Amino acid sequence: MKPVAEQLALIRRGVEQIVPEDELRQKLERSVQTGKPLRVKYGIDPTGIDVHLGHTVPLRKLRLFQELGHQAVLIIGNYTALVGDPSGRDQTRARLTEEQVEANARDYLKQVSKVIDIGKTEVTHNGDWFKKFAFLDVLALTSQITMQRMLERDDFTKRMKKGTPIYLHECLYPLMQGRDSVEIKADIELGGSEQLFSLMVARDLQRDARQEPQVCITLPILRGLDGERRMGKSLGNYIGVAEAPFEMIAKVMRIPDTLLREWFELLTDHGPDEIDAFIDATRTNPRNAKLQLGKDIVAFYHGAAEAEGAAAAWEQRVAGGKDPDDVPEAAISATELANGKIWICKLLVLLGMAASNNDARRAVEGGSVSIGPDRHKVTDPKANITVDDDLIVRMGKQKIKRVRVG
RNA sequence: GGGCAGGUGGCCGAGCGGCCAAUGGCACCAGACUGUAAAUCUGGCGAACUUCGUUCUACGGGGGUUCGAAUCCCUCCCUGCCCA
Repeated sequence: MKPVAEQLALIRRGVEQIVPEDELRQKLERSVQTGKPLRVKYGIDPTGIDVHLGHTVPLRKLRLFQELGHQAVLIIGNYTALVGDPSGRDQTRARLTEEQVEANARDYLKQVSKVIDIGKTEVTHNGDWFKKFAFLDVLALTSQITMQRMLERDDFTKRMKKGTPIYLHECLYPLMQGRDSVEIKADIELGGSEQLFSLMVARDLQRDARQEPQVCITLPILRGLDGERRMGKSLGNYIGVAEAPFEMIAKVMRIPDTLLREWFELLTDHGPDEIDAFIDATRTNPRNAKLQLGKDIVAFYHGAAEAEGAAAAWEQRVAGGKDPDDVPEAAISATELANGKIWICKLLVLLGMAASNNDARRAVEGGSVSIGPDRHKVTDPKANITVDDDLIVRMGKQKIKRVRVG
């Protein structure tokens, strides 16, 4: 096991808060002395199915703990998911059924294993204990916290002010999460920065159960592609861990410059000095730093070779403005043609590039459609164009097809 | 349980009997400019239809008044505030 100072330095990297930090040091010291790994808890609610880079921030920290020889404990919140975490929310989450939660949980594990070593992870469902919870247990749990403390929370305060509803069951969430820590005897719990309240509740519950309280480590909330709001599925500003290399890199290249450092810190293993070097060396053209970032991220999920390939493809297609080597083909029937010609809108629909004639019409009028090797722009929505085999049709910057007349 | 205020397009928010598919802002898509960054400008943005037009579907749900309703009436559901 690495010396305490070294472990601490790595743990501190890119975290928001460690409370209390001296307790973390003590725990680490004891762990080094006794050789006993710390139990590091991270809980997820299987409410959606797309794990994105935002989720990987705490997951990567969990992975670090694994690398340092500690025991990762992943809690699948199949019961807490039934409640819905109010943290950082300005409205109540929709509740899910048990079946949905189960299906999501399986899917989650698969995706999460791209980041952490799932084989060395203790995976527990909190339904295991909450299923057996009797009403008396609920009373005991809820009597450990006051209404005042609950309402103190920033997110609840905001909702009170705005007049959006806060349901009683939402107040149960932090208590349940805290109870999880008691059940698994957590030494450390990781969470997003908006989770601090819930993480702290666990300390009280643990004390009450005569356990040593956990240390809470919060991680920054990753901002999404827009550079403003948190990365989230519903905001449509995310990169999923299951996405293809080219998609990933194309999205990374599109983030605002102001996001560069933050993403480097939270999504790659580079140390602060290295990151400075990347950003400095490429100051005149932050594009290159972004490309580095993109390659790092793709390499993490798809391997170094794929990362290089994706970067090269991006250079060619996007920066170079050339068509990719492998333009996807789409066949259309010769019977659709009249004298070798076809209405442009119909063609776009047949190629699957537009959802409807209307959609196609709008694209054409908007000037985003071009055809052929010389990128001839089609702007007349009534145009009938001559179609040959191998004709290349482009719509916007992403959609491109090679026509096969069959 | 009582009183009051509300529920409008992805969100915020106007409209309060016909000129409303519904002002405006944000978000989003596309184009120009760039480093597919930012900023800026332009166009689009309920749906379908070869569209200077036509036809559907929409203003919490249902019903009604009217030639005509997002706008008026009834009823139900939902939310907030105040009182109990």
